[in-house]
Amino acid sequence: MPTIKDVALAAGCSTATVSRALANPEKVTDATRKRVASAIAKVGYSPNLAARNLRRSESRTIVVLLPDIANPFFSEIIAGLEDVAHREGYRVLLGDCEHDTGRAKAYFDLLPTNQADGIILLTAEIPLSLVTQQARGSQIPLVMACEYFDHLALPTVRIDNPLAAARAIEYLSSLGHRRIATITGPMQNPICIDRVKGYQSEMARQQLAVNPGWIVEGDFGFLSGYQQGQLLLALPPEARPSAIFCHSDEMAIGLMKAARDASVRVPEDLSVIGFDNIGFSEYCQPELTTVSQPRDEIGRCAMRLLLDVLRKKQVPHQQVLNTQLIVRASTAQAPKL
Amino acid sequence: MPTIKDVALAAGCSTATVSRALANPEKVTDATRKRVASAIAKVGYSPNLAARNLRRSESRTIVVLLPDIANPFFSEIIAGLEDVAHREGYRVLLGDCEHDTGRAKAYFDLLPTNQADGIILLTAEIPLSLVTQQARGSQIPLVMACEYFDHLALPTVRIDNPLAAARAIEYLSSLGHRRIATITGPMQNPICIDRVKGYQSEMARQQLAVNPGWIVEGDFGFLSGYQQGQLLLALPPEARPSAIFCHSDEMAIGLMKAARDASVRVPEDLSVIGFDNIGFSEYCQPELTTVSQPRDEIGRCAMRLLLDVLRKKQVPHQQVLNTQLIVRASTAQAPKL
DNA sequence: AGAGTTTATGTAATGCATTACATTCAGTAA
DNA sequence: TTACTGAATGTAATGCATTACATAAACTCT
Repeated sequence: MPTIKDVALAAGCSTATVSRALANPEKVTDATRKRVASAIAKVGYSPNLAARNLRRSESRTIVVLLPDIANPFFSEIIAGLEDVAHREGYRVLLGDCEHDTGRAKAYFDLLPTNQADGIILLTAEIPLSLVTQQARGSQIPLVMACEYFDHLALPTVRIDNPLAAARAIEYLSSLGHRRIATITGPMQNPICIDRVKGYQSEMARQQLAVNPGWIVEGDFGFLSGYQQGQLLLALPPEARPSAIFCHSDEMAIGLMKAARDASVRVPEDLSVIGFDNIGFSEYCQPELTTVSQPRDEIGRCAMRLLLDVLRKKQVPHQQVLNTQLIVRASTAQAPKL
Repeated sequence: MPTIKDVALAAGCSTATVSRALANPEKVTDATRKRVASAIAKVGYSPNLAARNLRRSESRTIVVLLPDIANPFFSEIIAGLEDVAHREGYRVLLGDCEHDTGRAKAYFDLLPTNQADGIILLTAEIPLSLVTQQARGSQIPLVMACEYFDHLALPTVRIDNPLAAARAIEYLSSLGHRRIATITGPMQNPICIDRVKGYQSEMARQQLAVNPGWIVEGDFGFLSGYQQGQLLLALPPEARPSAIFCHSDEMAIGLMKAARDASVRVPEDLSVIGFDNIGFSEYCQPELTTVSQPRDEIGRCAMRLLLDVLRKKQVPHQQVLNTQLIVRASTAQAPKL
């Protein structure tokens, strides 16, 4: 592999000039710039990034930490993230923590050694100490998306979870549903707490009673939706919900399977709303009514925010994006009775 | 950030000794090793990898190139890959080429500059020139998984596609189906050609005629399954297939939606087989009969193979893993005429 | 005891790009 | 013409870990 020296030799100048021609083109003559350019082409040079990174103390690599690559919810966010990153000359290192604390720490450890310049957190399921510890010392470039930590004022991109939940409930209420349950995500996630709050406040606003048994916790996955669905559908008739709002599409789809197994018709007997609008939600039976998040835009915003932080721009701390209720076939007028 | 010098100072030895204590512990005394270890703990040292990489001309980073992160088929492969990589001290850089040639090239360019040590290709949708060009010069560490290139003898991990397809057809035939169609993936992929070959040869073996209109090309996605499904279901009754074998679960699910829309019952009127056994296939309606690939194991094998290549071990060129037909509810006895 | 090994450690060169500082030269003002 | 400014380029130090080579010390064998 040719080095900058070979280029300097071929261009008849010093390595410093070559370096400048590349990094600060305005600092060299037009003539030299051209000579350097053709020399680069001639010897087939491309800079050794390890050396550059060593010198500049940066890596142009952004770590994106997520709980589970397998979850299709994240894929579009990642696509958005990556697109912005590539445009700006950054690389994205995807870190799947698999709900495993050790992994997350390993990724955080990349920062002080300049193997990564910043972190985007798509999960709150990491030890808070990792974040606070870092934040205490020097301000590390850290941006959260989707999730957030309550007490920490980190730059964050997110949706208005209470509002999104409230809208879903409002819609169900408008269809005449009075017994509305919810299958939440893991309740250690602030966003799930928010959605439950939105659920509760809207239920109150609609003057609907909430049976404590109507709030059940899942883990966003198919199976938990199926299992919790079975529980809800097994409630005695007077307590059995006629509509269920799920914190993820996967759980909603699991729930619909539980309904089929229990011969409960969706949407005639049971209305179901999901969350996320994953590709699948259009292809399940019935097609799923769901709360859509601008996933691509969430990814783009998060990356832009992080790059702003890296460039020490003044950044707004919270960015809230809009959700949209997509009405499909899994919701209908509440059954009479 | 403390450097190796600080450690040397704290341990009362030279930087060379510290370096050796870390890289070749057997070359230093027990006593020194302990002194170094406690010095490292004391100053909170962790090596600057940019410097190490520069010196060693390696990056301990493996690029994994795939056509589309959003496709859940890859997620489990990636999980397997990553697990092996992490265990062996390597990092995984995921490269989504999004069917975009330029991106792939950018990732290949990481190799000569020591930003990546090797590449695992999960897609054949890249310009072949990238591969051959590299292969010509120096043997670059490149392993393929799932996909492969015909004429190139690259180390590859894959399944027996003709056999898997033949088994699916054999099963449909055993259910009495005589008019069996197939929705393929993009036909520039050798694996799709293989599956079609398996389909054709098994049809012949079962003495079943193949209507040329029964082989239609999709792109692995939901929508193409839906659209091609509509076409197949619109065939005149005597040419209309009673069973369809799809090259992906997504297409099979799209197809089932097309069937619903056309009031064709699955499996009573139409049997459907998918490919991949994605998580969703258990939750769709009806549950999907599908060909399962050992995705986790494919990922693990591919990474192990690549690491073997990096370590210059003699490696077997082709590794073929087994598939399994998972029978669920989307297939049934062929309808009586 | 003397010569030859072996083992442990230190010294200094190395990998490559960047950049502070030094130098050169052309151009401007007095 | 002299002194000075600014632009363009060169020289060399720098970032940090690794490792070839050198040295020192301990040990073996005759």
